[in-house]
Amino acid sequence: MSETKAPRRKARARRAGVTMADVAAEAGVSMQTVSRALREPRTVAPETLELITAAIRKTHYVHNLAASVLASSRSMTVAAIIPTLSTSVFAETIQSLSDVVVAKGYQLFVGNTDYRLDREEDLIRSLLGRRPDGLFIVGTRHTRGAVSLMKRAGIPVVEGWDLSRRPIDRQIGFSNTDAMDAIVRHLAETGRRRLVFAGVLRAGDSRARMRRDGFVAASERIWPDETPRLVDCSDLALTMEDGGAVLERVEREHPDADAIVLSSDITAAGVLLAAMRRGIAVPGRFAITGFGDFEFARHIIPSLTTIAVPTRRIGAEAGRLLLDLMSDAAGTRREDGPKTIDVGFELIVRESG
Amino acid sequence: MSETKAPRRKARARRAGVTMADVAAEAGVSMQTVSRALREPRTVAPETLELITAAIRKTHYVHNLAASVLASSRSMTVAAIIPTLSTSVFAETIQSLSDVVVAKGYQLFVGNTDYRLDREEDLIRSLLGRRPDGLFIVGTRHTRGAVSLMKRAGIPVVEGWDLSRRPIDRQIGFSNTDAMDAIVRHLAETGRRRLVFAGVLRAGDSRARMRRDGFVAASERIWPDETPRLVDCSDLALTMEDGGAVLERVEREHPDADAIVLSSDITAAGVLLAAMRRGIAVPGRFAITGFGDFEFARHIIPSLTTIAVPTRRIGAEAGRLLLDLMSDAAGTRREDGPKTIDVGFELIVRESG
DNA sequence: TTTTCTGACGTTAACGCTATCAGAGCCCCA
DNA sequence: TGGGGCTCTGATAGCGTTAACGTCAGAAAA
Repeated sequence: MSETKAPRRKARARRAGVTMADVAAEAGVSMQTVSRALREPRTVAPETLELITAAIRKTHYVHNLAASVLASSRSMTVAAIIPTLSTSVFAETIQSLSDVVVAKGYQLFVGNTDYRLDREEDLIRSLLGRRPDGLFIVGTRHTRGAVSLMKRAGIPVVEGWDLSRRPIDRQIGFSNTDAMDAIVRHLAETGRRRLVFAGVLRAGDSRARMRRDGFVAASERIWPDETPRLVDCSDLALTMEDGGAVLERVEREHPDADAIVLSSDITAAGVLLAAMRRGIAVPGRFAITGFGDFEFARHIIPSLTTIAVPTRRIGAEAGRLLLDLMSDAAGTRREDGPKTIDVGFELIVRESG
Repeated sequence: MSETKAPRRKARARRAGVTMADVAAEAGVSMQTVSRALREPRTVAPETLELITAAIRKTHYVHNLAASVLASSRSMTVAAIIPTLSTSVFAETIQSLSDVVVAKGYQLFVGNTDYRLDREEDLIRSLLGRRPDGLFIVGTRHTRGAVSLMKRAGIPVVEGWDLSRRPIDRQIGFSNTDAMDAIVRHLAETGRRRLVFAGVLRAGDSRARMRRDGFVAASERIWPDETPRLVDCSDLALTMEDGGAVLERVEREHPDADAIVLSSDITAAGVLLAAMRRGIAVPGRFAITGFGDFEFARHIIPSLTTIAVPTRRIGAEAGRLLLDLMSDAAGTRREDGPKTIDVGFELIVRESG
């Protein structure tokens, strides 16, 4: 046993250890052929493919995608950034996005900002570190650094939910302002005069703020002589529970109100149910409107007037858009196709107002 | 300009292009120092760190984690497998898991099976391809191949939500059977005699099936002479909408029923609200019970008797467990600590029964 | 028969980073 | 004053895969 002939032992700690080389040896082919069998099975002969498949089974090989990413500079990965998964609308958007891209072999990285703009930039940076082939992000308001990161990443970026004047790349969403305008108009048309906006506005939730702004703009247009009634609920949580507190504030600050406009179905349901519990007639005493058309909105008693938002469609369309853009060879990014897709919204008039 | 001295141009197409070498050159240090600055900032001198930070800013460098994974065989990634993100409970579990592991620098890969066991194995394989450092998976029922994959992966695996006799590695959850037993006992103690189980059972949802089994077992124990009343709702969707259909079936098939037991708050709320709409007294005519203690359960009128499940705690504990296990040097996996964490459940008695 | 083409596979050289070891400079204490 | 231990930095050798190109046999075309 000569020293020189001893197999070089790796000093480095190894994790599991079956590599493509092992599979290749087992199947009696080169690594490249194994690689081809994995990525383009049609380019290897059927018998060879069989050999390789058997070898993979026997060795329990699992393709190391990290190495694959490095060598091919394609990660087959899409990154998605949302405020939180806890809100069902975003979870649904992500689910739809996932359905679409997973069908084409992509995997999904999700990151959530918890509505904190300052976290977003770090999150984007660390997600981009994985070299995703595409990026989906909820919202169109970002820090300068975040925008710069996304623009320089060299991958398609789709912003969702909001619409802004200058999207980074593509955007898909609807106008929160217009939606609130539709609500206010509807209330005015059904005889309401003293509307109160009492939406819970979380710091960092620019969509909710746009709804408030939409409320103010519409109110000022319809009732130019009045100051729009706003109740500050920024200290409250976006829960049904806090709907009771919202109701109390409205009654205290605007005892003459005849409609309560919320920025989410959650709060709206909370207000509505609190009102029912306390024997306040809805829509007799107040009209109540929500936002989002959550599942319970049509079922609670009285059912909730609200804005239906195509959450799933946003995710699905974003996925399709990304697939489309990712399929183009890098550098050959087609600049055709609309920059903006407006998926619209729908005013759903129900019993509550 | 001699031919031999010309810099070797890469024939290969390059994506973006700023590498650590560029940063190192800009900062006038070696790549290794840049690497250290990124992963262990405390081990480089403050002035050097400053130089490197400036160089990173100037070059707009984004750390390539794919290469990092390959070189270090740590991906700083956790994979999570759930049935679907569309159900808020799983979204919440994932959110909590994410909160815990992201705080320690990990990123989350999510994959969903859509309640299809056959997809699970492929999903696991492709997620393992990313070489995650840990894996969280909802459920304890898996195919043989899936189990084999997870066992061979050489990483900590936490199964969540269910409890099984033989976990793959660690498990955290509660007994669905016991929870249903608690509901049946409660109904019996409050004078109900003719309970009907009408839960919507999706194929692949073993948890819902366990609840039905729990119902059957408890009923047979309490009323040994009777056949447990089951209404088949396997063709219905798990939506509030279909609660109306559930109610009709119960009334048709078991007109003498005095309690309707559901396997989800969603259906329960649907049944309850359909009953209210039709003027059927709850809990006068029927008691109605749900499962999950969703947000609306305590707010709808009448409020819903249900089982509270610590969704968030499951995610958070799973995250902590994974962090714990991942921090141990590979190979040095400690085998101490409990294999099973039972997070329990709570029967919440409200107005509906 | 020679040439061209095609399909199937192999060889080589990266991809961009980090583990490891080694070395340089510095301070401290016997 | 000479080590012994620090702290900080650099050179080297991979990590496991794939792109690009090369080879080679056999079919098709000339």
